[in-house]
Amino acid sequence: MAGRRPTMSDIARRVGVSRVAVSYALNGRPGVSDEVRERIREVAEELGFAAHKAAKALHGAGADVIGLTLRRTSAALGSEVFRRQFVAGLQMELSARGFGLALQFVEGPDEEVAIHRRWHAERRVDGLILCDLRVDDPRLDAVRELGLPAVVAGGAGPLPGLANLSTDEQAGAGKLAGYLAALGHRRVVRVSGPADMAHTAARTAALEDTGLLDITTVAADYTGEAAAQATRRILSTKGRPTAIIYDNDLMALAGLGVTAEMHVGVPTDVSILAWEDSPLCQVVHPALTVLQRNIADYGMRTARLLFEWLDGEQPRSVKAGNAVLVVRDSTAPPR
Amino acid sequence: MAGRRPTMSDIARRVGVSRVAVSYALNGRPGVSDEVRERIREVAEELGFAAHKAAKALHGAGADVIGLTLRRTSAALGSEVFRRQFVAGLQMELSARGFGLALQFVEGPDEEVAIHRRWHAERRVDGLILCDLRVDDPRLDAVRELGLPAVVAGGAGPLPGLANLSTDEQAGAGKLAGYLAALGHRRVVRVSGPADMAHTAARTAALEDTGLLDITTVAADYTGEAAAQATRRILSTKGRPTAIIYDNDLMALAGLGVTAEMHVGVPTDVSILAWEDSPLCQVVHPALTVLQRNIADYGMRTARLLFEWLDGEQPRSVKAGNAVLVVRDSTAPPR
DNA sequence: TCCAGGAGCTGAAGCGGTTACGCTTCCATG
DNA sequence: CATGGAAGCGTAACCGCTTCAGCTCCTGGA
Repeated sequence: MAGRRPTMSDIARRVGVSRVAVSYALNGRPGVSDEVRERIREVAEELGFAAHKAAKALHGAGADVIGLTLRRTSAALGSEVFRRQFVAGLQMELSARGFGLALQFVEGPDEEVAIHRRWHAERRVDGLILCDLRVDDPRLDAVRELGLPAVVAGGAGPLPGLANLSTDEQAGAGKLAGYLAALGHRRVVRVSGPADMAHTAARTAALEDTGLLDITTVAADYTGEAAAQATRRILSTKGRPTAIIYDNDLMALAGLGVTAEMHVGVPTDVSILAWEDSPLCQVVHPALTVLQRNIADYGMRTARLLFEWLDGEQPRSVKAGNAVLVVRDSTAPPR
Repeated sequence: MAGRRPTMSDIARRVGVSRVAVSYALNGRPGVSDEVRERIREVAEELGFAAHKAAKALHGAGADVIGLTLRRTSAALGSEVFRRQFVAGLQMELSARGFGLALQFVEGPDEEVAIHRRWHAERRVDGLILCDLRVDDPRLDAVRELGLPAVVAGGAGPLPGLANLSTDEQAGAGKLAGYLAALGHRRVVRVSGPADMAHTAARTAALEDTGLLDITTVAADYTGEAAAQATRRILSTKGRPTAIIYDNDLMALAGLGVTAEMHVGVPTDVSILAWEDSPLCQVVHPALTVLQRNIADYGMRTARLLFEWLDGEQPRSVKAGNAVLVVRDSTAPPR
């Protein structure tokens, strides 16, 4: 069915030169006169020619693909908005360079490492993006061992031998805590993501470091369900907090649902904040005060870090700190 | 940095046979004795060998990759939950067969077609998944012309020359309309997705065909913002409806936000339904009545249709109709 | 006028696999 | 005991492209 696709030989025959001339011409290398080059380009265009990726790859050309593995866990449902925008940002950079993205969902870290290994062995990818860093993540050593360029999106600090785009959680925590403290809040509970995620730990530490609030952290798992349960408990305690910070938008929205269910006024009885924005945070009632960052930009910067490395530079560790506090209707001074 | 990866020649040398024997052994073909085969397997394992994809692809082996292009449009934000689960389902089937997924975000249909063309020319993919079908979608003819196996996820009916997994919108519309009619509703407004999407049109027709309700359709674009505006208008009219159906979860949630903002009781003053479920629909207050379907399964079936085709069978058109009405707290008889 | 040198091109080799085919062995069969 | 055929292996060719080492002109400086 699929008509045979043209090869360089076809072009060579049509133009009346050797395959080599075609190769040189199409790759913009010297060794062909301008007129022949032009002629070859025309014919290539006319035939809809595109070089067979595999044949190029045989000469160490690289697959022009970068790999991304994402966990399928239910908890990951909570970071959909982040993921989508992150991947979209990645994509923009990748496609600008003609790179493809190989995406695979995995169950756990072992499977993830196995996939990386296979991708590498089969030369399917030129580099990797690592997301959702855990504390003591086994993937780091595995990927170092493979020697495959990889950039870690997230995490707390420089990672030797890898590129890294970490988030400036101190800055974010400062804005959040500063704002709440200025409003007069003191007793605050934070419903966090899984405790074993690197940036959960980083946020906890960053919040404590501000010293502005009396913060208790309750670990959830990014799902609405867990956040709802946690919120019910929090709102039922005697000395309940005057504000709750949720580590992502989904949990904050679930928490807001619980306040409605329990007839707790927002922001009159309790203030609610989300440590990540999403379109939904604006359309619920009351609209949520959030710490917003440019996620697509985050993805783009991640891709650029990888390209730098592929282009021969040393892997770098960079900090992204563009989060901004967007005050909406879910926060107010405590009673 | 990346240590040279072993080739078949390396194995052959170690074992003391020819490269061909290695090829036969590793591919499970006859022509090698069991002991030699075993020995080769051992060495391959020991060396961490995996055949170079590109080299195989040179022999028409196929890239073992299928391509998926998704629109980046803001409206698409509304189908995140669907997309994620769909892609996850796809993935499960793909990885079970050792296939990779090439994902690319695009701006519009032209870019999409261009990417398909390039992927095909470079032999990067063995097949395509087409999502978000429009009425008179230009991608259909383009992909037919390429002769690249493609399955369309969504759409209204059989598409000659392509595989297709369509949704049984009649069944869904029947359940939705039947339930509302049974409750005693008559005047209903539906806030739909973009009018030029094939399944929006299919739903509109399906709802009308039931003849059970007096339905008005207001086209939005899947975003919360548009849905909120539409809802404000709907709730402000004199003879306002007793129920509103939203074409996806995000719009329904936005609509719910507006009812809170306008102090319209749900479900006392108006019933709200979402034509797609998501975790959030359960955690908001009141929890939303939805038409739920197994999206991951939908993705899996899509992949299977493609594999059937790749395996030499004729492309098929199948209808998926497993939607189930989940009644929660946002619906009640009209006053 | 001669020859060095570069521009413009080609042939051959090779990337890492696969496939077609041909050559030994060895065993069962008549 | 001759013979046919399958099992088991190797050789050669090839997939589509790149790269290297020539080869042939043509130009221009001494």
